[in-house]
Amino acid sequence: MAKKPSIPKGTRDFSPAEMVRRNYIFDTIKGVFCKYGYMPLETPAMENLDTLLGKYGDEGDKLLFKILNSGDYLKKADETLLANKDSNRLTGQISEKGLRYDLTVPFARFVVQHQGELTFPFKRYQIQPVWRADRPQKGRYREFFQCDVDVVGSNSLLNEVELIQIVDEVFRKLGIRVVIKLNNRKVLAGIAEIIGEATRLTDITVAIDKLEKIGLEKVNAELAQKGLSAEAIDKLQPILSLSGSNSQKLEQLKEILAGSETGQKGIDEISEVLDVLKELNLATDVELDLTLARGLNYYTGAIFEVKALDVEIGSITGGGRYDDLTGIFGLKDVSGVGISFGADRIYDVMNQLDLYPPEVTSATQLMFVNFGAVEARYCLRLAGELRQKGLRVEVFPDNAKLKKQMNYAHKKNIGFVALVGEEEMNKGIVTLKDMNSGEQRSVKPEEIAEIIR
RNA sequence: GUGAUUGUAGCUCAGCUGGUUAGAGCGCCAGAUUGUGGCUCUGGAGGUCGCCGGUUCGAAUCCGGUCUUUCACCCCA
Repeated sequence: MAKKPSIPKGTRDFSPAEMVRRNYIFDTIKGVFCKYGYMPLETPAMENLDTLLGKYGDEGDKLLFKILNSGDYLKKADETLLANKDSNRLTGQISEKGLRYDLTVPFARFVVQHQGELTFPFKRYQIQPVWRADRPQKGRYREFFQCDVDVVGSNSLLNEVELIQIVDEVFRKLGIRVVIKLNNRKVLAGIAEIIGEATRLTDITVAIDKLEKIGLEKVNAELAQKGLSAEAIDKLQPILSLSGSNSQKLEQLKEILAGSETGQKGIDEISEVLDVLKELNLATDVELDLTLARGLNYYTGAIFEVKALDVEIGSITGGGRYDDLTGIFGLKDVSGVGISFGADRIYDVMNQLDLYPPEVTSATQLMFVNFGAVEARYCLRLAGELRQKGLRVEVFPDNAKLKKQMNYAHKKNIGFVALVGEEEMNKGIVTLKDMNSGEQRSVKPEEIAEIIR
């Protein structure tokens, strides 16, 4: 056998059967975005490297896929760097483009670049693949789809509320039971302040974000290892173990963070969002979770995450507010808030729970058997008429053995097969076979649509 | 980037401490059944055992490298 063709590590093909399911998810999500006034946006798969570099931290820079310059790209490279095999510094000379790492930074770039043409608040959604040179593992790929919805140019907390409504509606439509976890970076900053480690906010958030996964002991160990004082870790304990209803948690927090202005601001924001939500009768529970931190450093206010209740898979949607995302591209004071639906994980959840409505997976409704050139032309006309009535119809292209044609219909899960040979043509009828029951009968062409529907 | 793990027919996998011609199930093709799929039976095609090198009289089997799969860590969706 010849060498088997393959695809790069961490990438996937999507078969027709998978695509109809994925499209169902995307269409459902798009439909909801649309209802709230968000418009579609697409940006190029590749961006200039300087747009991408430095936006995701050192770790992120390493995970960027870089694109080699065209032509004789080594010609311009520095001899010394080449001789020393200094890949890091050489990269800048032989590559100036990279594949996008997420949709948020290209979006920020777009907003800055087109600020004159946009009307604010600007609401867009974007569903496109992104690439990361990570090592693939369970549920993690090198090419995967993000499904972002953001609004920039408005500080109102109503945007946070709206995004939560969208989450609620999307998952209700898809039939996935979820819980929305809510927190606020200002609260986390307040906590860091109160325990006397204001400058260690990132280390603290990264560590407590793991609480659910690795447990309190290990989180404390990690905090100690990062250099937090025992006293600070001690002060943190009651906060990590806060329990009760949202309002009970908020009450306790208010006391704990009494000394922190930022912290108070965060509490106010959370309270307001929860307050407005109360009147909206969401199907989904919104839970204040102080251990929700999310790694991304650019979040400054609300942060949220959505977890499936019936499947162990981690978060399937997440996001937050970022006050200065466009600042890195020179546009100050444009606040935004957005969330990203994890399409691949949602797909996994949908599959595991088998939540697709039956019409999603059905394709062709009726197939005409091909008995030869003359019969096929006759069938083509009938098929055309049925398609006009909105039926999904195909005519088998080859005059193959009937067994093969029937088998094709069977494998493709086609509901009905029409047999039209010389005899049927002369009589002006078709023999219609129901592939599920095996029954067949002679009917007039104009009756077909009625029977199949 | 670190540490493991996997690779044998289209697919899922057997193949012992190295020893003739590498097997099974499913799928595929053909026939039983010339205008009838699914079920059954019969027959057939299909593999330089991921790739490169080494050890050996002899390698799917042992060793090294490389790619790939899966998993954990880091980080993240």
